[in-house]
Amino acid sequence: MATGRSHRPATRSRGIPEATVARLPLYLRALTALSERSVPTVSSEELAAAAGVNSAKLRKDFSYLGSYGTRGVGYDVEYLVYQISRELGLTQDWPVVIVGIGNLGAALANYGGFASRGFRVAALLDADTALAGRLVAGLPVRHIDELESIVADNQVSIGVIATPAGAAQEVTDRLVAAGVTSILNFAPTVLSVPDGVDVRKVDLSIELQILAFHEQRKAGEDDRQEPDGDVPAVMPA
Amino acid sequence: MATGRSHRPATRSRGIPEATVARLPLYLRALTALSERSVPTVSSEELAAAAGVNSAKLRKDFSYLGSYGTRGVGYDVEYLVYQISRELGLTQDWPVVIVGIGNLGAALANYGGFASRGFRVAALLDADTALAGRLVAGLPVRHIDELESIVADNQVSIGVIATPAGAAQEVTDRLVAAGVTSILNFAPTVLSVPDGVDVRKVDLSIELQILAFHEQRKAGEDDRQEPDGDVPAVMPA
DNA sequence: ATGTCTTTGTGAACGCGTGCACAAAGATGG
DNA sequence: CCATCTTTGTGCACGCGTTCACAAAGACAT
Ligand SMILES: NC(=O)c1ccc[n+]([C@@H]2O[C@H](COP(=O)([O-])OP(=O)(O)OC[C@H]3O[C@@H](n4cnc5c(N)ncnc54)[C@H](O)[C@@H]3O)[C@@H](O)[C@H]2O)c1
Ligand SMILES: NC(=O)c1ccc[n+]([C@@H]2O[C@H](COP(=O)([O-])OP(=O)(O)OC[C@H]3O[C@@H](n4cnc5c(N)ncnc54)[C@H](O)[C@@H]3O)[C@@H](O)[C@H]2O)c1
Repeated sequence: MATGRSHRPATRSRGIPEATVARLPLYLRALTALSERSVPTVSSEELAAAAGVNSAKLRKDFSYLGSYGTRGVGYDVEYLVYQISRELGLTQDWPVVIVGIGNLGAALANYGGFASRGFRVAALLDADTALAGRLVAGLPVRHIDELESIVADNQVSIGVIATPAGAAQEVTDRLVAAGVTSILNFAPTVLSVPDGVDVRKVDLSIELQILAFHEQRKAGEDDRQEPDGDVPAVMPA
Repeated sequence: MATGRSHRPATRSRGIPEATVARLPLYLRALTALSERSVPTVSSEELAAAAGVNSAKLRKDFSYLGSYGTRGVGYDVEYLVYQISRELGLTQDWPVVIVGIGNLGAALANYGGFASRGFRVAALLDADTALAGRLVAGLPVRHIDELESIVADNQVSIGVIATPAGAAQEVTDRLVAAGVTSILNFAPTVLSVPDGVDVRKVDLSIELQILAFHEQRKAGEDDRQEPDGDVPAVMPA
């Protein structure tokens, strides 16, 4: 920034593009790997390759955080790890509850990548009374009725939903009412939440269908023989 | 649209925006639910609400598929289900292999949403010989060395990776060499693949970090007290 | 100190995606 | 057959994200 460069960017943290935010964890992962190998500095070109993005995009992304690079040298790995961690809010602990401890919920509870980045599993919740008390990943499964008190006592602001789709909205409503303002949803449903609550979804089925679309296209490129006549008799009114 | 409308859109399937493709599964899910309730037609407004998108966006999305609606009435549910299914390539069967049958892999194998949409689990693969032969979701776990023959024999074109990050690239290379051209990656690593191979990733850790970013911002809105002085002595060279 | 060489930070152009707003299509009722 | 009313399909404008390309910053050697 040539014109009027201030020492403290202060309120620049506002206005980081969403697309950039989504890439910061990617950079952070690559930087952490470099850090573990004691690499002191890295160029935008190298880091971009490691993160699988365009180097100009990476530099622009970092420019939103401030001028943390040194021309002719690159970026200081440790410093950048710290800056990105701080920007993402990973320098503090985030208590998380997982609701629905079935196949997926149990796998999530066992996932090591949780704790590694400031996320702490505060509790595992399930409606099934037969599960109550059973240990999963070293934590006892608690009954869903304890949701409200657990969220309040642990100041949980992030909830993970791994219940069947039919229960997801109800669980969401309870989480939100209890004070949770961020939800990661694994159930294949659209959740409605009030303003101020963020929802992100992970949907295996959707990802596969997108892959299938492109796969079909690839197959169609070569042998262009449409199976025609397959069209059902139903036509739009 | 009005000018020269042909009966068979034929090669219009080319040129569907990626953003639209990503939403088609969402529409399909909502439509399937309507179909099960025997709802004959639905307006763009209603369907958009069910899918959680803007109605104009939905209409534009459908316009890429063709003119399947009736003005004044809406869309024929059954017909639209068929058209979207066909567009996504779900009218055919997609054999899929899952590699890495640990916590997550087992959960994926047990996932019902797999088979429900034309995806068939052709095999479960793992490097752990102790797992070989054990039944998971009714299927025996096969040893990773069978990968090549299984992919070839079943004409598998989609692979799901649920191994530790360290093994993901190696597994990818073997899958690609064997003929797989679409990969869904659950391991937290950037995969490199040759042109013509699609990779989509699902990364819990990234999703949580994005939520944490917004969560931190929300918290900062009210009590704006930056913990300053927290900055480490490390400065960029 | 000066020159060279590397690499950042960003201006600018472009393309994609989104959403408004409305004309036209077509159903429905008289 | 005509009028009215609903809802689609899309032209258009706008904003965001991506990428190129390059001036300038700064390291490093002499
Ligand atoms: N398993 C997967 O790989 C996978 C993949 C993608 C999506 N999903 C989705 O994730 C969700 C969970 O999948 P799963 O395979 O673990 O299912 P599951 O049936 O094994 O587990 C669901 C758990 O949720 C609990 N539950 C039900 N209603 C509840 C409620 N109201 N409150 C709290 N807990 C409740 C059940 O007791 C059960 O333990 C489903 O919506 C599924 O579609 C799963
Ligand atoms: N568990 C989760 O909820 C979760 C969430 C997000 C991401 N992930 C990621 O998914 C992956 C799997 O997680 P997990 O919890 O199931 O781990 P896990 O250790 O339980 O399972 C990994 C499995 O992969 C097998 N494996 C190792 N090397 C292999 C190879 N070269 N070829 C074939 N199989 C091999 C192992 O034998 C093991 O069975 C990890 O990369 C993890 O980071 C897991």
